[in-house]
Formats: sequence, C-alpha cells, structure tokens
Amino acid sequence: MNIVETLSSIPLFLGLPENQLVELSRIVVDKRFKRGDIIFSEGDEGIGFYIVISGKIKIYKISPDGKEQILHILGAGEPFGEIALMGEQFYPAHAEAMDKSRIFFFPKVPFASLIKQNPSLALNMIAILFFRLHEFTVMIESLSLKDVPTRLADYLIYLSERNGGVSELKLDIPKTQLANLLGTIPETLSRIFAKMTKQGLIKTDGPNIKILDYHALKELSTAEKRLSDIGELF
Amino acid sequence: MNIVETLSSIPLFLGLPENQLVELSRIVVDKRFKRGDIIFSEGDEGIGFYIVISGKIKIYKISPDGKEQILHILGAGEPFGEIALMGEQFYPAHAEAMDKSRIFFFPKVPFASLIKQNPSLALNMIAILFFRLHEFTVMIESLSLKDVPTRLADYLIYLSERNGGVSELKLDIPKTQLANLLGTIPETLSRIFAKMTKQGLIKTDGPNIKILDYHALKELSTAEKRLSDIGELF
DNA sequence: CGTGCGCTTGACTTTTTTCAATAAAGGTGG
DNA sequence: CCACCTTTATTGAAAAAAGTCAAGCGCACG
Repeated sequence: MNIVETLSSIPLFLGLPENQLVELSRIVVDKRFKRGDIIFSEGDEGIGFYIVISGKIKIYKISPDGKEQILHILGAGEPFGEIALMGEQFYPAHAEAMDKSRIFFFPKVPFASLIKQNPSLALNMIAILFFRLHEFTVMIESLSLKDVPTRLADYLIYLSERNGGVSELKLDIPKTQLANLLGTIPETLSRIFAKMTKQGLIKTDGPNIKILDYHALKELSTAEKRLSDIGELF
Repeated sequence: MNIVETLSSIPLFLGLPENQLVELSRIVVDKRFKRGDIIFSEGDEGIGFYIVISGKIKIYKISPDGKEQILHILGAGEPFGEIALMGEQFYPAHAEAMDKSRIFFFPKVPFASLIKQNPSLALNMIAILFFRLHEFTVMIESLSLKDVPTRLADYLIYLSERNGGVSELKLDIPKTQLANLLGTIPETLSRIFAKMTKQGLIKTDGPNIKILDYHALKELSTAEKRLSDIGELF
C-alpha cells in the first residue's frame, strides 16, 4: 500500500480530495519505533503531530515520585500530539511505543496551513477533539467518583462489549500497564483480580480473563452501592 | 449593548464577518437563569450549545451515591454543551447556574451549518477544544497523581498567579463547591485548610485567604515529596 | 542456565471518607 | 430589627480504601 492510499484510510483524512492527500504525502514522515521508544516527552516543543499506522502508543503523565497515569492507548488510525498545532505549545504528556510501531509524523507548519485551507479537514479534527473530550470526561468521572473495583469492572465490561459481548477476554496490555491506565498500582489491581475471582465473577489465567457472572459485574459497574442487595462485594 | 455587539466580543466569534454575526443574532436565544437552575442534565438530548454572557455556570458529574465532581466552572464568554454539535449526542454532564446568569443558546442545526460554512469559526472552535483538552489533562493528572493537599496548593497558587501574584485571595465559590472541584469532600478540604493554617502557610477568614508562605506552598504544589527536606507537612 | 521483569501476596501505613454533632452565617418573613 | 430556618463550615472519632514496603514465584529471553 502506498502512502496516499494509507493516508486515505485514516479517519482524520476522510473526505479529503485526492490532490490534498498527495500534498499530505509530501509532508509526511514515515517513522518506526520499537517497544519502549519515547516519541516525545512532556514539555518538549510541539514540532508536529502524529498518527499511528500500526502498533500501539501510550500517552501518559508521570508524577515526581514516578507513578504513571496513562491518558490514552492509541492504535492504528489514531492521531496524537495534535496540541502541537496550536500556537507555541509544548506537549503536555509523554508518548511511548508499547510495541513495534509505525507512525506518520506531520510537521506543524505545513499541516496547520492545510487545515486552514480545508474545511472538511477542520471538521474532522473537531470531531476527533470532541471524541477525546468525551473520553476524558469519562476518565475524570471514573477517577473521582468510582473506586478501583468499579473501574476494573467498567474496563472488563467495555472490553467485552467492544467485542460484541464475548465473555472470554484477552488483555492486550500487561497488567502493570492496566493499573496505570485505571489510575492505580499493580499491587492493588492484583488484589482486586484475586477478590473478583474468589467471588466467582471472573476467572483469570495470565492475560486471559473469563467473565463468569456478567450480570454481577455490570451491576458493580453501573449500579448504586446497595450492600444490602448485593452482599458484601469488597 | 445590542446582541451583535455582544456576540462580537465572544472569543469563539472573533474574526467573524459582520454579516455572519447578524446571522448568529437571528438564531440566538437570550436566556436567564437564577442560582441553582439546571440548564441541562446528563443524558438530555443535545439540542444546542450555550455561551455564558454573565454569571457563573458549573458543569459536573454526579455519582450514584450523590458525590459531585465539577468538570468546569465557566464565566463570561465561555461556551458549554458544544458536544451537542456532533451528530446524535447527549449531554455528558449536568449544567447548573451558580449565580444569576445570562446565557445565549444556539440551536444545533443552524449553528452546525454556520460552522461548516465559516472556516474561521471552525478554527476558533478547534482552539477552544484544544484548550479544554489541556484543562482535562491537568485535571486527570491532578486527580490521579496528586493528593488533596497538593491539589489545594495548586489551586491557591493558580488563583494567586491569575491575579498577578497577589497574596490576598478571595474564593468566588463556596468551599463545598471547591471541594467538589478538587475531587474531594468538604470535611477533608476543611481539615486541610486547618492544617495549612496551623503550619503558617496561609491564613483564612471565611472566603478570604492570605498566602503567608508562598514559597512553601509552591514547593508543595510542584516539588517531589522530600519529607526529609520539608519536614512533616501533612 | 541464569537474570530480570511481571505478577502476586502479606503486613503495615497513610490518606481519605463516613458518620455524627455542632457552630456559624445568611436570607426571609413577621 | 429580630427570630427562625436553611445552608455552609468545622471538628472528632472511627472505618474504609488504597498505597508502600518487602518478599517470593515463575516465565521469557538472551
């Protein structure tokens, strides 16, 4: 697949006329990263933005004492570092490859002028930003208003529903990373997996998780705490 | 001040040609709310978006057991409920007037077509969304990676710096609401105010807060925890 | 075949919340 | 103007949730 074809399959570039795709193909830089490579760090000058072609990228913050909070895990077709497109900006978080990844890089200046010229590109960008904003809303709600068991239940339900409601899941990230995504630490996550297993909600075997009691998990995920109804869950 | 003049002073509409402002003035609905009025609730159908003209609006989530997390507190010129502009969407949070407020409402359909026709409107919208995204990034980092004393220190420093570094602050929201904004509860916040006061960092008198030791507060806000250096702060 | 990393578990500590009671402040109607 | 009532703020004691520290296991990878 050539560059223009690849570009045309990216949601952000949907509906772009051929000539603009060609123009994009002239400014794009095709980059490869291996697991653990840092793409940019928080505070780096925003020299452009990126789109994942293959592989997996995590965007994350780190506290002074080393705790990590993952903001996003991005897969094929998803952009990141878009903040670089705004005036004089620095990246507000770190970006690291979680697997061998292929990334397209778009330098700030030529891309910014493209977006100014092409209304449908601007509208696509707006759509993506709205989506991001919504994701963050959910994350804030989750971190502030839900405890860790509930956040894990949410995540398992999400994984299940994303695959059409299957009960056999396979985590595609290490549990340590999942802890960082859910805003906790590996020890706590491990204990909650153990407790859910003991209660017959799930069964785990390494990265494979089987949901045994979908209903109870869903209750935990959505319902008001009614210990009297549910029994002492945690 | 007439409607068109008022519209022209709103950041989102900066750079719009006169005729488009006039067009906007034809679709806008001028609304008034008093303290405590609900503008929309989470899950309501997004029928349009709003801009604060005067007063103060909070956007917030509520957990099943009633705890509230404020996502934003918006003042004059700031838009909210923009998510309504995307396809079939529901408001993802609640909006409530914190004071007597005047709000402009823009119905979804006519506004969406305006944004499609006017590139500079689209670009202004992109800028606002980027800004929001950045705010949320900071909030997630704060909730996940910092404890409550640090979040309060951050907030006080922020208030101080916003006013050019003054040391005498006046909270413009009740402490209960501040607790909800910082992701905690009034009791916890109250205890931390008391502790900071006892340590000579601040002095409080109702909503008035005087920063006595800006440096120590800033340390708390930014620095790595080094108990050995700082002494037992909390 | 060892080294290291990811994962788990136990014991303990810290942070934050919960529950309950009380005090102070602010607005309203008599 | 004052009494009353509601809202907001504070404080103590206890409980719960999550994090820290430390140790140990097992599997993958060089």
